Amino acid sequence: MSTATVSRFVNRAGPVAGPTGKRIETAVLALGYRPNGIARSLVTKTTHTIAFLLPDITNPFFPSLVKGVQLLANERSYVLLLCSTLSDPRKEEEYLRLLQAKQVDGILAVGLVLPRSQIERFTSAGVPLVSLDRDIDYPSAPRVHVNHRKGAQVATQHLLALGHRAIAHVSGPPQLRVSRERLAGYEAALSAARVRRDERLRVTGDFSEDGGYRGVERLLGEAVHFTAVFAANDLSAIGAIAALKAHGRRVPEDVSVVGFDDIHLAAYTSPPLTTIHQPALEMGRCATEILIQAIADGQGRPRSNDRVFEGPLIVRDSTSPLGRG
Amino acid sequence: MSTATVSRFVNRAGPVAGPTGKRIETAVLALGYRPNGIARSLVTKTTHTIAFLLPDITNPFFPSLVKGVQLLANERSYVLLLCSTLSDPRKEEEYLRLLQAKQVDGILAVGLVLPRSQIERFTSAGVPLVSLDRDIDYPSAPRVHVNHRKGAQVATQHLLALGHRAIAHVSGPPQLRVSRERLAGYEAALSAARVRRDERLRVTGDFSEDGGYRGVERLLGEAVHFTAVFAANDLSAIGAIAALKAHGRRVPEDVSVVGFDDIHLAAYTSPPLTTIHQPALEMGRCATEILIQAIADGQGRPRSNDRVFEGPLIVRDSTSPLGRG
DNA sequence: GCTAGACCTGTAACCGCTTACACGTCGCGG
DNA sequence: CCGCGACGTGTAAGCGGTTACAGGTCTAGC
Repeated sequence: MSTATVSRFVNRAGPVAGPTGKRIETAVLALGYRPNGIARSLVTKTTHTIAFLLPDITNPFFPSLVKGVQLLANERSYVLLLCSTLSDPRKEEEYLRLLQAKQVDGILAVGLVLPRSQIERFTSAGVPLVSLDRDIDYPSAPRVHVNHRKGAQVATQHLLALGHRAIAHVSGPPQLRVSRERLAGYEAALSAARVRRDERLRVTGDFSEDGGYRGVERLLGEAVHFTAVFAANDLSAIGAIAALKAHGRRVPEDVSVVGFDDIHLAAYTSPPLTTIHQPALEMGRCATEILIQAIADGQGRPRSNDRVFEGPLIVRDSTSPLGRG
Repeated sequence: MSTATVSRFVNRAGPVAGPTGKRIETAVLALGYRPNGIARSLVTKTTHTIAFLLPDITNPFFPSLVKGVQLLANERSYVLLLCSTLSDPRKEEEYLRLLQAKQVDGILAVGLVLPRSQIERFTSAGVPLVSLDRDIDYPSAPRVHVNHRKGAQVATQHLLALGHRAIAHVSGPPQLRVSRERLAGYEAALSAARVRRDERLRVTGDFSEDGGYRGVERLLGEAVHFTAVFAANDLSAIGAIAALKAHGRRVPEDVSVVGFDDIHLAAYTSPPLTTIHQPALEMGRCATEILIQAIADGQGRPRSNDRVFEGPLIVRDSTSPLGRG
């Protein structure tokens, strides 16, 4: 019973006769033998590990993404390394270095801020990379995300259809492409409806409740009239609603609010939030599928099959026709 | 310039003369050399990796825990393997097997459902294990968690102090120890205040919004009188509030609600939620600190230094004195 | 009965690193 | 001037697997 035979047996690689197999089995049981994956990885040059880089797991949209990723990863018996970058380029680089050392098989990333040249230094080592939800500065990576622009447009159209004309927008961080795309969708809808654009109705937030809260307070403070707000994400929307209520405005009677993401809690806010649904689980699965495919294909450069999801509008109770208040 | 010298240089282990160091440095840069952590791990028998097993990353309380863990882990240059068990014992076992193969240095777990004997089979391989937030069936693992019983008691006392006597409780899954402890705290507070216990006021939820929603609906349907509800966690509380509103009850004017956890969004619900704060970040850090210490100590059996945090009451707007409605 | 080939199994090299140890060089004190 | 220790560096043996290849046994075909 040589190590070679045992190896063949446990990996079902190469022929092993019945009786020998039995003997190995009993020995394995008796000794509590567990193959050492590290040693195996050293020779196979594959760790069955993928890394997921994201800004901050605390943003309630991301855990759903993670869950989707994990579901598929586990089906394929991959394991997930979670890396919170806090959008700090130094941390990102540190992580990439670490991941390379750990020989991860592939990388999933939402919104790296690192410049292309830096990213390339790592992908050139042959590790496939796919971007999820937010863009990264590395065009040849496949992307999977919703159509941010279209979603924002649909959200805004919903408000327009309800008769609103004075529609404010609390944006995300301006440096993020998503923010700009959602803003663009908002503006596209407005101009399609021939609503004159009013810079005072655009406040910049940061995708946080607090950002939404302060954004609406600013709006309120400037005494600019508005009957609806499209927030760039649900967190902002929730903050916006809190601010509106704190200042005596009723939602949706006085002002309608729509968000973006459809985080799990959106259905349970008061009022339940009208929002654009992002199919986070499926997106996570999809990105992982593409990544694992790229790993199997071998060459670090995955064929760039982007995948863009539609973000349907979910109408709940935070929006109502203009003037119903 | 032998491999040995290079190894000594990059690990700062053993003496390397200045000029040699310089030569190595330039060579490293020129070749883009990155040490292979797998090979290193094979000989050092340490991977600088810890695993975090939790039921479901989608529960908004857990990401904060994860963040705390990750913060400290990164400071100590450990890396985090995330494992969602969905509270499925088969998945848990599969994961443990996998983690053993991957030679993780330590394991953090919140609420394994696996029986002790199974857990032991893995820890006996010398991998330290610490339990976080929820108990596991493995007494010798250090635990870090809040005082669930005390927190629940404080929450209930708050309602009592506001004059409430008919206080309902939406519990968590009965099979979880946390649920039972929070329930015990609730009952302790009631009996200390000489409030007669009423079984009809206790409904069992499952720590989800939906559980809270249905729990309150059941309460409402049975036409049992209550003026306050203590929900076993914030998610339940949010569901409870949604149900109350859906049935025309105002919060807090008609019924007060208090939760448990103080998830980030608790401050932004309508009304903002009165709740027991769990210092998730610190708890995560603390557990990780203990785990890494145990890893450093070498023997798989960490000295069992449990750490229990206090969960202070955060009073917001979901509770008000009885009869103010 | 002999041999080709199928079928198992063992031998040994190797994955890329760490590390005990051997070795050579040097400076110093006696 | 010699010997010794300190200091740098190289050699080589693993770490625990995988896998190419060699070899041994057995069956079947001639």
